[in-house]
Amino acid sequence: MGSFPTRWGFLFDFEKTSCLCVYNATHTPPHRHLSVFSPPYLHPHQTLPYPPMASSTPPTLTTAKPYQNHNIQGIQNHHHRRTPNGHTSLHPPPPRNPTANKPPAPTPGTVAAGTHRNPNFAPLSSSKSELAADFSGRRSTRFVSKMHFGRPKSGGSSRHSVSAEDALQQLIRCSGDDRLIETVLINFQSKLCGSDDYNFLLRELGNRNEWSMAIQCFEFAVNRERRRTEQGKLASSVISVLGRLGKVELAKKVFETAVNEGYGNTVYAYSALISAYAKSGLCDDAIKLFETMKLSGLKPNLVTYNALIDACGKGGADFKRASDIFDDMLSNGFQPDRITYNSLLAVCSGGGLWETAMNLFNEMCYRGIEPDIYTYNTLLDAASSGGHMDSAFQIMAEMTAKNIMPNEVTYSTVIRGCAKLGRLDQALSLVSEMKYANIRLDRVSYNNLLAIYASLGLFDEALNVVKEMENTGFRKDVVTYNALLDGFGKQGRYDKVKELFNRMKNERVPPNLLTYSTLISVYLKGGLYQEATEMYKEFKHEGLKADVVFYSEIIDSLCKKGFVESSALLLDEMTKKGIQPNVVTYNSIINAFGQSGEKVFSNDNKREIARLENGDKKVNDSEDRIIKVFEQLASRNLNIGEKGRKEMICVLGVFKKMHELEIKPNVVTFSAILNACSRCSSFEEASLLLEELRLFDNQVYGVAHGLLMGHRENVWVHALSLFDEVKRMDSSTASAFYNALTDMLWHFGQKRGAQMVVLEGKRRQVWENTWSDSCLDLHLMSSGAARAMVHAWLLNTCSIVYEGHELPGLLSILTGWGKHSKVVGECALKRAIEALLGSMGSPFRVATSNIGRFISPGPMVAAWMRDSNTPKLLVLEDDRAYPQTPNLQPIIL
DNA sequence: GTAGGGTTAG
Repeated sequence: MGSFPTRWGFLFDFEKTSCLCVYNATHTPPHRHLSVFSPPYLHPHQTLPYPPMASSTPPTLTTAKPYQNHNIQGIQNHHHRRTPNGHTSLHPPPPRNPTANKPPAPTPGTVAAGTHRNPNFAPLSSSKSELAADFSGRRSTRFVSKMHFGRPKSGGSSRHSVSAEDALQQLIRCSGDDRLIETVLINFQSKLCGSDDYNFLLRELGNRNEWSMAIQCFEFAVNRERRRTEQGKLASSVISVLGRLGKVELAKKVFETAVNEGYGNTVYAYSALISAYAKSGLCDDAIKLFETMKLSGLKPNLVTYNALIDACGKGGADFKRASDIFDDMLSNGFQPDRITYNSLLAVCSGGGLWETAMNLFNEMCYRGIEPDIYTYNTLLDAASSGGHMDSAFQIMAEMTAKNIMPNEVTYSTVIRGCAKLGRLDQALSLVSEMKYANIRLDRVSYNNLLAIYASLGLFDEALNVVKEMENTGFRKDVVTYNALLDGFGKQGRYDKVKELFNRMKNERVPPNLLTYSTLISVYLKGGLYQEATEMYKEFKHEGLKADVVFYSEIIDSLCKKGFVESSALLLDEMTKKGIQPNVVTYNSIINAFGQSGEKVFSNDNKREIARLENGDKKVNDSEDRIIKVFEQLASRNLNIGEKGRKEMICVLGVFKKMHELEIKPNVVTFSAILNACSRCSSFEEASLLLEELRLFDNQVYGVAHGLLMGHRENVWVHALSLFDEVKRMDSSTASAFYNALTDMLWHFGQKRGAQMVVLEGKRRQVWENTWSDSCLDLHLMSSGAARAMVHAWLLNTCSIVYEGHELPGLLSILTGWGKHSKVVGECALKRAIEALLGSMGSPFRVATSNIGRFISPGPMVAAWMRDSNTPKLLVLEDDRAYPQTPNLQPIIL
């Protein structure tokens, strides 16, 4: 391995960029473990045992059948009862119900009258995980920005008087004039009957976003009310209104006043504020308030518990937290109702826990709680966002059969799921189906649809949707514009971007944080540094506040242009401003090291950084670092030349930093790191990198390392259990995992290992409909996975020929045109497969009708297979095997 | 007290 050059320490000043790196290379690291860090729990010369630390034995599968009474037909294709974290349930399956499709009557002592969960159900959360849910790449960080405001509240069985309605009409006409409002309230004072009328007023004002008037109305009413309980009702009512409108601070103030004045200490007021916290995603505050409530001697009711579980879902809490609340609720003698389950399902959907969602759904039916449209839509969201579209369609069919008719929410959920998987045709046919069923597209559906077109660069189609949307009576909003700006920007249509942005302002649609972060990143990636600077200045001028996504997007753009040092400065700055980087931020940086290494360390960049840093000492903190970085970029003609390849030290440093900050690496980190491995200058360097990473996560990196080293026998059992864990996550996480692993193995010549991995992926249906006798579909695979798969498929074809069977008339291999490829036919995958097929002398040729497809007549393939050289070409071998054993039997397909 | 949409990493 030799010694590491000390220059990285000063090229990249890790001490100063406190968030990024730790390596201060003033000494030569020892040989075995890079001394980038000292793991607290392992001696530098100690090696890890291959049984990964996290799991000493692979999980054994039980033969327990899924619960059969109320499962949606077919959606439970997982034949093992497992917890969200993959533990096989030790419980026996629930008893079969003789009356199929009808919930059994709850039996005393088992379910309804019990105070604990039915032991027949899989425990829904487990204490120890094999592979934490954090590993999933689809877990979003959007909880910080996704709010749940403005959903109108319906009247229900309101007991308000006619006068209250009159008062409402008059009040609305006085909007903005406090004195007039006061006059109206005084005029109506004698006609309004107590809290029923005032609650009606508060609710309706809330539905019209008149929160300020609602507060005024509340104060008016509460001051004229002597009865504590009535005052309490008014308080809960206005807290709920404010919470629904996202005015959580005001809600809190009302609550505190109410408590101080002696009428707020009720379970209703507490529940209302918990719900207000929920809608703002403030799960921790909600739980804290719940504890305070219990301490003050108040007993929570079902609504309180439900609101608290809802807070978990909206606040992005782990399922475990929600499940603990649920258990607490059961042990306090409350029976969950439909809303409890709907809220729990929402937690699963947010956390990407599809199997848990299914278990809950079945549990709910078992308890005799009939699912409603919310239940189904939430369940659909869990399925769709995890990429389980086949299940989603089955759920839709099921709900229709139960006469719970899909609505616009149902459709937009499923359409989005299809679009995410790139199934455009399916998404569009759902839109037709929706129209055929007379379900009108609403604002969300339209924005959804145009975003699909815009993201694919199909601008005519996107603009047509905009037209239709406007004809239906919906004006373009900020979501519409952001989608269009993003779409045009990603295609480099800067003229169009500028035009749209101007039109947006002319139409008085105020740009928001997302608009600016989209524009800045578009311009940065296009090298339009001047425009990026202008946008940033405008963003500041508007008084908008940057958040973690805003910074992450800029950091990623800088990384993509090779300015890792500049991005490190911003990483530092955001932390100082109290904005914590997240896994996405760090993944961007790791990715920068995994890409073409030439840009990462350049003399130019080094000088640029030195200037930036020196400059920094002279300016005070109020100077904006983003502007400084952007202006530096704009003013210079960059010439990136010198390359450095010791990025792996930095990768380790970044990884360690994530560990310190308790930012859990996920599948994208894994993929970025394996990419970086493939860019290491040698096999030894790559294996060292992985070996170091085993100290942090032996389950994942232990398997990657072991397979790279060719320690097949020792590692394979752990690999298989890891594959099972990964498959349990959403489909894109699974495919990303397999793609990254096989690419790295292929790169280092562990081709047979790569093939074994890819076949395990196929067995677990990671890539849907990959393989038939006549067709191999590679379009979701990385080039390593695809090449390994081509070998396997051709071997299979070979065995068909040698067994004396006839091949189909035409065989084809689909590569697609590349998911992100802008130029048709130019994608890397297609080229890699073309080269592979060519090198083997295969008869496959690019189809004239579809350049993403290679075809060959069956007889020609058969003839090629009969050539004595062909089978040998198809069998893959590893460059390395430890211990040095001959290759195992050829893979049996 | 419950459902769907726009931003970041591969």
